Amino acid sequence: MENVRNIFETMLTSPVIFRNRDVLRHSYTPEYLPHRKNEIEALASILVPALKGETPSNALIYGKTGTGKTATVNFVGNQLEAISRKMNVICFVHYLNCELIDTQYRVLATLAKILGKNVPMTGWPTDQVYEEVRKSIDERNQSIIIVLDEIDKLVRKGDEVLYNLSRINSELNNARVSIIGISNDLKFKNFLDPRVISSLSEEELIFPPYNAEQLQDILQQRAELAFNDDVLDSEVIPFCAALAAQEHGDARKALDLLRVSGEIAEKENSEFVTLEHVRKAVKKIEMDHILEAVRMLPTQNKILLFGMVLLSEAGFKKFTTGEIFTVYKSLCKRVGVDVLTQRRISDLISELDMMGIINSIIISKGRYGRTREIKLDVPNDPVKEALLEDYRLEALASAEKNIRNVASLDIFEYT
DNA sequence: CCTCCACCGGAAAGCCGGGTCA
DNA sequence: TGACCCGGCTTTCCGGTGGAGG
Repeated sequence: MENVRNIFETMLTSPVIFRNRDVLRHSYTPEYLPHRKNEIEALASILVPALKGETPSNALIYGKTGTGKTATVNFVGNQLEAISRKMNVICFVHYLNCELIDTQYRVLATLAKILGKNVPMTGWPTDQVYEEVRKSIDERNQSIIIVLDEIDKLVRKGDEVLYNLSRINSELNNARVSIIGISNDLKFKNFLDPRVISSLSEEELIFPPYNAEQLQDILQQRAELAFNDDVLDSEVIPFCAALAAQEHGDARKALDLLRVSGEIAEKENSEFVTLEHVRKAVKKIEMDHILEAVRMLPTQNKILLFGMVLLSEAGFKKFTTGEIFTVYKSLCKRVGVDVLTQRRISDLISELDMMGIINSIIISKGRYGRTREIKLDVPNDPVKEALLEDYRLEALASAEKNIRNVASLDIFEYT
């Protein structure tokens, strides 16, 4: 009977690490934000005029990733909307992420949609959409706060939207609009028209990175909600906090680390999350980043890297520019792709080196010349798998054996 | 001590897709 | 619409070089 147990039953009865893992995700806004009291108060005091029927100043918020900018704005925004309902004041906070909504038209169309207007996501003249937005905002006496997250992404494609939005108030009779821009790039103002800068940055807030202690508090708070009681080893949180503090005090990274550690413990059917799990999580996250980077590589770089994986699989711990170049050439022919010059490949090798995928040093073999000595810095199998996901490299999956012979021949001739 | 290998890496120019402006 | 420009990628050309072998 044991072996016919429902598979889900088995999984559900194994030790449970998480109570609610979503608490550790980026999208979650906690009920209170540790160590952001000053920032919350500053932002609230900027926005409080909205409740009195006045226009709040526009504001710009700066800070590196994972310093709680978005969470703070969401938090204050929610509180503002809540209190406005109680006070019978009409006040809305609308959040737009400019990474996804990155053109003037999309911003306006999305705003129109939020405001209940039916505007197609493409097709209308921009000023008509703007007019639509303006009208629907001005329909009643209300305060609208527009949050533009990652505003620097928007600015890259021209600052017209910002210019239009920042002067919208002068065309409104009943309503009031203010804009809050969030950016992790301090220099993004350089791309802006001075008039836009002065109107947009009436107020500025800077979010400093968290230190290890503060990160620890944040993790502690979330861990209580995310994990079941007593499943975390006592050193786990301080360790995660310390690791993340080393890397610019990024709370997002710290939370990722904690979540992945928990997931690894869960997968191993462990009752507890230990330091060992955290160490594995560090490796896993690192590996995931590298694989992601590999997937994003241009085709030429992929072929080159594939050649390196083959050499490495064939037992060559290290190899030279010339060797990898001959392998690369034959791979190109197999795939039907133009062969780049050795000069160019030399640069591509440097790029892979910078990314930390390979390790290359320049050595001199005296009589036998001066070259780079290259070794792969990552495990073969996962990288190879990631490379073969690219349909353009399809031909290489089966050609492997042939290539290996070619490679061996050339290299044996050499040494 | 000199040679000479096998490549390094800077400079400059060509090519190409995309965007701008009159 | 065509002339023009821009930036990224690539090629061409070439002077430079650490050290094993002679």
